[in-house]
Amino acid sequence: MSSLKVHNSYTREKELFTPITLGYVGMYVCGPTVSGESHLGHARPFITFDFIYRYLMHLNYKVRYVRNITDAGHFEEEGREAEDKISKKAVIEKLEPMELVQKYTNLFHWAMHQFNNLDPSIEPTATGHIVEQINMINTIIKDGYAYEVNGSVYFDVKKYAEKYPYGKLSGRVLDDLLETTRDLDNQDEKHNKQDFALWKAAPPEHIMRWTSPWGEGFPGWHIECSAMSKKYLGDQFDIHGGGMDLQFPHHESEIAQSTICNHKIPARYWLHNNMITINGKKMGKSYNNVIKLTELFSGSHPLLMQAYSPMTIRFFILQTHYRSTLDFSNEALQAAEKGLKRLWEAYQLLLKLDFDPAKEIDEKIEEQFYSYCREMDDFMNDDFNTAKVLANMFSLVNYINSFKSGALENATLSAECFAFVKNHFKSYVENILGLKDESGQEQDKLKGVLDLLVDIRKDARSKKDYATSDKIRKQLEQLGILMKDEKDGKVSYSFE
RNA sequence: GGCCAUGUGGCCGAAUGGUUAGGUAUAGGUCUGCAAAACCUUUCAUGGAGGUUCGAACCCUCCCGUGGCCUCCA
Repeated sequence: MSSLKVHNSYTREKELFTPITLGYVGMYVCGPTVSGESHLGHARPFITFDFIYRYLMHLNYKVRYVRNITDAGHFEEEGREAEDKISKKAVIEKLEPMELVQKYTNLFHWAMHQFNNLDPSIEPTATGHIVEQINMINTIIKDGYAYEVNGSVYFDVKKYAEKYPYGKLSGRVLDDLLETTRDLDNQDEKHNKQDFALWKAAPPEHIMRWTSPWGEGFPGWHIECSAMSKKYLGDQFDIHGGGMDLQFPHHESEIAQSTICNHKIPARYWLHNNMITINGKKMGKSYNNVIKLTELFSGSHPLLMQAYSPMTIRFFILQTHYRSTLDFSNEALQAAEKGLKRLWEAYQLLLKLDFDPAKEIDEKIEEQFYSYCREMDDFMNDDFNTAKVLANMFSLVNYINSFKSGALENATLSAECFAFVKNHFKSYVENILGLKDESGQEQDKLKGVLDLLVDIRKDARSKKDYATSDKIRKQLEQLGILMKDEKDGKVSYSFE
């Protein structure tokens, strides 16, 4: 079997993955800023790093997955004044800042569970780690790579770049940055334009504030990730993940801060997922083109022709490689919805299939099953190519369905092969890709009622009373229950 | 303006030198009282122009288009 290779943004190459400690993986992923509701764009990194987390565990690594909650506001420098994102919104909604943070944190957790994302091992909050951040800033100041001005502390990028490769991750050249950095407010405090804030002095109206050696203020955006990853994963850990848009300045700054504090680059492998676009444009708050997750699940958004379930979204994301952009459209999501349904129903059928002594074992097909399954491991090992994994699954879906009715009706597989394939499918569909049954409502009582209706309909049909049989089927269809007459005279139903 | 990506069928997307995956859609067929599902078959693509090569979606050059980052951003 092949070994896991991952595309490392830091080197821009696909590299063999070797953890620092044999058998253990430390992974840090930038989490949400809980100042608002999550949207479709946010779903991508969390689903991406969820299947990466799941696959690493599948490879028997013991993984510590740390994903932060950014609940301390950062400045919003769109207009004139630097304002705290969270405190500003809190005034609007007349809520306590932490009340707002709690609300959106809860909503975020709810959405993550809808997507069947596993909880991270640790989910630290920025506000819970102010002390660690202050300590880290102190270390950087002592080492001479940061300076204080009017109660704010800035990182000296120019000095850092003399000794370290600043810009390597994001492909920046410092001189270019000097020329292209725009004029922003409060820039006059900085020695150089490309310096970034470690700590910001809080203006009087700022609600979220903490006492620090430099006066009352709040932490800069980048320092929280450095402080929390160090605390829970150590000076250097294996994987740092996040969206591509975080490469610069966020991750570049993290590298600079941590390198000064810990004398080494914080993570060995930097993984970045690409964006979800809508009409070719990145979905983002600043573009005013976001579709919130709650809107997506309920279909209540002018751009949506219908509601899309969390698993449809998950499948949609899995169908493309995580480093490619993914364009949203109703057409694309409807295609994903149908594809997922076919995959899931074939998977359920597979679980019911077994070696049939009355039929002949088809060795050629058996070999196909084995090779398609084994290939899936190679695909995942090749930088998590879930798109190819799914392609193989659909090749097997055809075979599986053909056992029921079609070319393979008179064929069977050995008991060993069936066991292997069932096990493999279960492991991939449920454990690695993280898909789950959404029909859910198939409770026993409902099942009993449906069986009764199937019975009544059968009687009607035997009497050629098609008016009654069609009435039953039609009305059930309106309720979202499809009744299907099988070739062998049996009747099956599925939920839309 | 700088840096970096990218352009594959109706739509969403795999694939980095050797029969252009897969999903969905379209068309026809099998099955069926009809329908659905399923299966089989089928139509449709590598932005443009050169170059390298026996051979290019893939490598090189130029052009055109789009996007991302440079500022909060998944």
